[in-house]
Amino acid sequence: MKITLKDIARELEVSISTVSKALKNSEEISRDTKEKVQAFAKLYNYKPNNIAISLKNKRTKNIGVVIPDIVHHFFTTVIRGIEKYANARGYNVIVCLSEESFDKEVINMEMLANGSIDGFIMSLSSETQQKGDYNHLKEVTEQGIPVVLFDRITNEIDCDKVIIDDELGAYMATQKLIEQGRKKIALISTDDYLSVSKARTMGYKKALTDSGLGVDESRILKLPTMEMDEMGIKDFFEEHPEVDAVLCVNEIFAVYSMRLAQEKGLKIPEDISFIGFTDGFLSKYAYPSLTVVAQHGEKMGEISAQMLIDKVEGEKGEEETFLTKTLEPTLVIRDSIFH
Amino acid sequence: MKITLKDIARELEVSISTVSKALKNSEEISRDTKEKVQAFAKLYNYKPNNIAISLKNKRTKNIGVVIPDIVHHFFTTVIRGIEKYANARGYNVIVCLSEESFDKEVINMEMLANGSIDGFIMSLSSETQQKGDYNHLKEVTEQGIPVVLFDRITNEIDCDKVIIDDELGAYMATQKLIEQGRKKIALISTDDYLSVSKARTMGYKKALTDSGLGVDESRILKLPTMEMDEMGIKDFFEEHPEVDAVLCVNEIFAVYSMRLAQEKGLKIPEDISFIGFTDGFLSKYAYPSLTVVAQHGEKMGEISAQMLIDKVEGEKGEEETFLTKTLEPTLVIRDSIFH
DNA sequence: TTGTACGCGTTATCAC
DNA sequence: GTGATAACGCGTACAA
Repeated sequence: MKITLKDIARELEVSISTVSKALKNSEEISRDTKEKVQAFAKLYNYKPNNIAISLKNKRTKNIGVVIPDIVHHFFTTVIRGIEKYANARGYNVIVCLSEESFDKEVINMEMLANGSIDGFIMSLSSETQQKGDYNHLKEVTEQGIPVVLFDRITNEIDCDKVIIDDELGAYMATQKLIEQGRKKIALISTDDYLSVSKARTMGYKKALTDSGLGVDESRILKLPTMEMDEMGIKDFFEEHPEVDAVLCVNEIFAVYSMRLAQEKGLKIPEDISFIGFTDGFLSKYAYPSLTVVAQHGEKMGEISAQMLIDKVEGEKGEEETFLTKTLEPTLVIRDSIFH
Repeated sequence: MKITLKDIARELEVSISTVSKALKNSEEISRDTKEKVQAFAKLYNYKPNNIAISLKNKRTKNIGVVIPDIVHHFFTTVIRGIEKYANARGYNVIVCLSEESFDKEVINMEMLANGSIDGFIMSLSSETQQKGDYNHLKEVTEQGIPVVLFDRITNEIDCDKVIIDDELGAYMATQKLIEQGRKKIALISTDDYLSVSKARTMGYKKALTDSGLGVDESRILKLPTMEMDEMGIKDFFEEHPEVDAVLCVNEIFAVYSMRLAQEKGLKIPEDISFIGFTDGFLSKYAYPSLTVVAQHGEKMGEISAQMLIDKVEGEKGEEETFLTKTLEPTLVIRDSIFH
């Protein structure tokens, strides 16, 4: 089924190394032998065994991607960016899901760290960020395996990082709402231990402070991470009928909130405006369509892959310098606000 | 950084094979030596190199997943199902995207078929189904690499397959609309060369015929695959103001169509009903929420992974028998139809 | 021009 | 109880 150099050598009654060289068109081998070998190899569809090459080169040409979730649009686009770029440079992508669990994150990394991959691209699970335990990352980097963190990062690990300026994104969005005359702007977020939620909350507060509106803490709703416990949103709106604009840290909260508002007879954006994060299908096809802070996931994936592969292929001699690349968020204006 | 058996052997001044056995708690080795070796291994965090083991065992414990697209919800859930199941059995998942391109599909498979994986799980790209060229699949199966096809399959390849009964799904959906008194039911589909679109179209027609309503071909709109060329939909509705219900082969077409209807002042479901395929975020959070034929992607992924791994780990001796597993679709009733 | 020998890291068999 | 050897598939420095 699977033909090897040895098979060819036996069949053609030459040595293995002759076959190897012939297939590489080496000058050392006679035209005659080369033709014979190459023809035979082609006929039997010989392809070198990747595993053997990996063992020899100590390079697998695989990169490990560990993310909390694959169903959400943002991570999906990041994977796409990684895959495209990595493939173009001859790398395969092994995807592991932590499902927001610390233990799974650890297990996945250990599974891959034993030679299966040349480096990691990852975004931390919420549980990991909550615990603040990054020993599994430390072990990996100490083994000399390059790591690139994106989106959900930590400062406790020295490695390359790619993020968008979440604080700026929230700031821009909030400012936009203020410009349009909104004065009672709510924030629907998740727990602060998520690095991104924290940054977004800061941007929101900063915009309110800078504009002189001031922060009303009661207008900030924090929901348990990604549990999509949307019940909380309904109660929140009951208690805050005065709210005239809402910033949400993801598109699901935003679209769900819009529906609640509409069911209460409110007009969007006349009575109340909405802005979310993540420029996915939901935002685009919601009714009304949702204005969002675009996170440029695909670009983020590409850059992460590039940083990782550059490091993997770089000279080991170079002294280690770690970069944090920050992408600019973009406001995508749609019908959930005035324009 | 990365410690090997050889390193331990050198350091402890024993042979490599002694170390290997000691770490496996072999009875042949003295308690003394075992303790020494195990302590040392633990201290330096020894882990066997997966690549070397793969080379020896001719088993990589990796499975290759080749899909047309990762952004769409259905494929995303399938991956999740595969990943969960595969991980539980100690396998990693290498994801490759064909982006609906025949060439990319071929390249990806060749890349993985040279020893990187133990088997494939895949769904065909639209271009592949259009061309009807399955030689890359034939080559792989002839090499003895197990393949499981899911969702977008072909009968030209002998391998395990997992699908949902698309015809039945469309039939159930159409029948539901008929039961509710709808008489002018449109279908928005993609080109027939996609196996799933074809099956769904058949189910739609069958339901109309069985009920005596009859098929009006002009009420069937076929859009170029996945191009999301939604312009076509607008024109279609202009030309068919009589339509009182619409079945769409995906949730994007359905949600987009609902918006067009609403913009024309139609009430859903009073004036017009909608049913889509794929039970994703869009359907759930659309306004009104969309009734869909659920495809059970996660289950499909699990089953695919199970079939593949069973085959991979099965005795080579067994005579080959290939199964096609058909899952039952489910109608998820939401506000876009009466209930 | 061709072939031998070694190494990548591991395991299994066989010899001491 | 321990160790030497071969093998997985490949590439390459060196020898013939």
